[in-house]
Order: sequence, then structure tokens, then C-alpha cells
Amino acid sequence: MLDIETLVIIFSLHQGQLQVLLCQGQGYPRLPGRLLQDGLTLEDNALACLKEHTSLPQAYLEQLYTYGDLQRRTQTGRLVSVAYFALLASDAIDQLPAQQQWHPVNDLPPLVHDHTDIVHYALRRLRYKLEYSAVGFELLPEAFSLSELQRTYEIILGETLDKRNFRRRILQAGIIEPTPHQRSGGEGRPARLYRYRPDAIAEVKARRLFP
Amino acid sequence: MLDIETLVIIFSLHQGQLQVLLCQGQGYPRLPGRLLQDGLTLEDNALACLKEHTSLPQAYLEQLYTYGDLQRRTQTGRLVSVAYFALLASDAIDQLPAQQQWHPVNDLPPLVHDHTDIVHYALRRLRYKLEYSAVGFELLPEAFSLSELQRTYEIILGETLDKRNFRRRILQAGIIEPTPHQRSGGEGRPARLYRYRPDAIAEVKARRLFP
DNA sequence: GCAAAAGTGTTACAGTTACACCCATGG
DNA sequence: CCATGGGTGTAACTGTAACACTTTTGC
Repeated sequence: MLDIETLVIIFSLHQGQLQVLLCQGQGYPRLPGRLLQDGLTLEDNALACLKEHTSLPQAYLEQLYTYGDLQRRTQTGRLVSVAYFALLASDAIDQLPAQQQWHPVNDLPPLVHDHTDIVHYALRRLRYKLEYSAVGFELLPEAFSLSELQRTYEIILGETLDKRNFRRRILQAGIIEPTPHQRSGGEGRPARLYRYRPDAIAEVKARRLFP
Repeated sequence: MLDIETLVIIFSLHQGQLQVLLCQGQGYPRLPGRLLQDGLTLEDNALACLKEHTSLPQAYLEQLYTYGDLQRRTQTGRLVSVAYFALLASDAIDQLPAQQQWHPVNDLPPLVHDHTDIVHYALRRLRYKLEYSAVGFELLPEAFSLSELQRTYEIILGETLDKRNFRRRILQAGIIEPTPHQRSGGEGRPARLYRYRPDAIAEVKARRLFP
């Protein structure tokens, strides 16, 4: 007997940290998963899994890797796991039932099977992808300030960035545009809000290093 | 009924071109594939597929993508295809039965299903990977000259590279080392042979472009 | 000695990094 | 008026790209 499941590593920003959604497994927490349903593509099945756990029908979703080792089994037989990772916008999170099990990716409890390795691999891919594509916006609301964007990058990359250099580069890249609005209400000077330009080229070709 | 197959896009250099191994499909040529066998991991199944078609037990092998749309079917039911790409060293090729169906990747015949798209995606990944990892060596024999290495890069990338810059960068990266041997017998001055340093770090972190 | 491929450095330019102060608002 | 976060430019440096001639071998 052979089964396929989709696993989804669901990332979001929360309390200044990158967090992952976990659910109850056998003994240990585990990644949300769902057996592949007849009539659904792999991606639709992953989206259905996302919806089961967050009620959100849509999100940035990308295939990560397919795991097919022999330890991977259901009760009845062999299992192959197709892992996806998802990025949730922080404003979407705030509207959730709030009884979710979010865990900071830097401080995960032990997980079932190899799920810890899978999360770490997803994080590696996310960091890597941040460096040559515009994927960081997926974690922010539609309108955001440059400081919020910079904080997002810093949280994911785990390092601080220079404010002036960050702004210059992100604006020169032409992938965001100012909106007429400002974020006021907080302390300090109100920030101009920007939005991602949907017509911008999503992936900027990185300069070749080698050779 | 649900089945899993592994597909393998087998690349090699041949006659100054990057070529792909195809086999006979229904009406059109197709990529080598093999239904997942009980007791084999996905990767071992892909290796078994490679061995069926080339008699080579080993090669550079990397998972590419898993295709799970609804058009993908066997006679009996649904099919999910886990695609891998393989790189064969050019000296290994020369020892093959030679009745293989190699096709230049730039001049493919029409293929069954979406196999043409899969090959093009594999090529994109190969090109991309060449820019930040040492994967180019996998297509060469163990000992190679710098000119041969440069030609390999030029063929895959589809552009010419500056000889002096190429040499400086590849040597500075410290990923190859000279051997005491030379390649003589051809026309012109004999070339010093180099080999890949197995202790070198395989992936060089590309400079971040963004931001 | 000539054809053919191997090998070798320097200079101009572009992109990256480092760095400190003034501005607008709310309380 | 002061605390808080927003916003701005320049100079040194580092890495990249462009470029032409000499060397070694076989015939």
C-alpha cells in the first residue's frame, strides 16, 4: 500500500519572530499534513491543508522537497511526503481564531520523525530565496513602511542591516512604490507606506559568483 | 489507484553540446522513468532508472520537482512523477553501448506529455546552480584542463567567458588543484590538468543582491 | 618556422559598505 | 520640549570587466 501526503511548513511573523505553525502529533508536535485526495493536484492538496489549519484559502505556497525514505510509513504502508512551505501575511494572522500553535523557528520543541530537519531546510530555502527574489513581501500586509520591511528581512536573515543602504537598494530595485498613505498613531514621526509593485519582476538575477 | 514514478533528466556533454538522454515513448520520445519499487527510496529508484538506461551505477543526482497534476495518469490510475536530474562525466559516456538516444538540449524533438517543459526546467536549474556551486565538474572527467572546464561552462550557460577572468576566479576560489600531469597529444601547447578538490566547500555563498 | 592552443597582469569602472545627523509627530 | 521612530548623502574601498601578447608543443 502506498500513500502520498502533503506537508506544509507555514511561516509567519509574530511578535518580532519568524514562527511556524505546528499541530498535535503522536507524542510530539508535527507539521500540518494531509493525505493526497483524489481529484486534487498536489498544490491544491497543500492549499486544502493550509485551509484546514488556518481557515485561509490563499497564501504564498512553494514546493520544497519530496521525502521518500523507507522509515516514512502510515499504519497501512509506505508513505511519500511532498513538502511545501507557505508564507502568511501578518495582517491575515491577526484575524485567525488565535488558538493556533505558533512556535518561533529558532526555538522549536522536538518534533515527530524528521520534521525538525524539514523545517530547517525550509528556513534555509526561505533565507536563500529572500536574497534573490521579492518573497519578503509575502509576510507583510499590503501596505507597509520601509522600517517594517527592513525588520522583516532582519528577522528572517538573523542579522541587522544598514538603514540607508537598505532603503537605497530596495527603492532602486523599483519593486515597491509609495502609496499616498502614512502610518500614524504610533510614537514618533509617521512612516510613509509603500506597496509591492505587482508588475515588478519577481526574481532579480543574482550576479554570478562562480566562475 | 495511485502510482509514483521517478523521472530522470540525464545530461551529458557530447560533441560540444549539452545533451539529454531520451527513450521511446508512446508516439513521441520521452524521459527515462520507472515506477517506484517497494523497498527503494525515491533516490535509489532514480538511480535504478539511471542504471537501466546507461548501465552506470553512479552519477551526480539531484531532486528537481514533483509533478502531481491530474492529467498525469497510468492506464490504471493516477500518477505522481518525482523528477531528478543527473550529470554524467564525459569519460563515462564514451564507454556506453553507444546506441543511446542523445539529443542536444537546444534542439529537442517533441516529447510526450509535459516532458519538454520538465527538461527546460531542469536546464534552468542546472544553469542557475552552476553559478553558485561546483556542479560543472560533474560533467568532466576526473582530470581536466582549464580550457575544458571553461568550455563546459560556456556550453551550459550559452555564452562565452573571458579566459583570464575565468582562470583567475576559478583558481582563487580554491576548488580545484593542479595535478602533476599534462594533456598532450593534441595540437598546440599541452595543458596542465587539474582536479576538483573533494575537500572544497561545494556551495559558495553568492553575494546578496537584494537587498 | 608556423599553426594551434595554453598561459599570463593591469587598468578603468561600478557597486558596496560604512557612517551621523536632522525631521515630524504625540504626549 | 522631549522622546520616538522616520528619513536622508557622501567618501573610501572592493570586486568586476575589458583587454593583447608570449609560450610551448607538433608537424
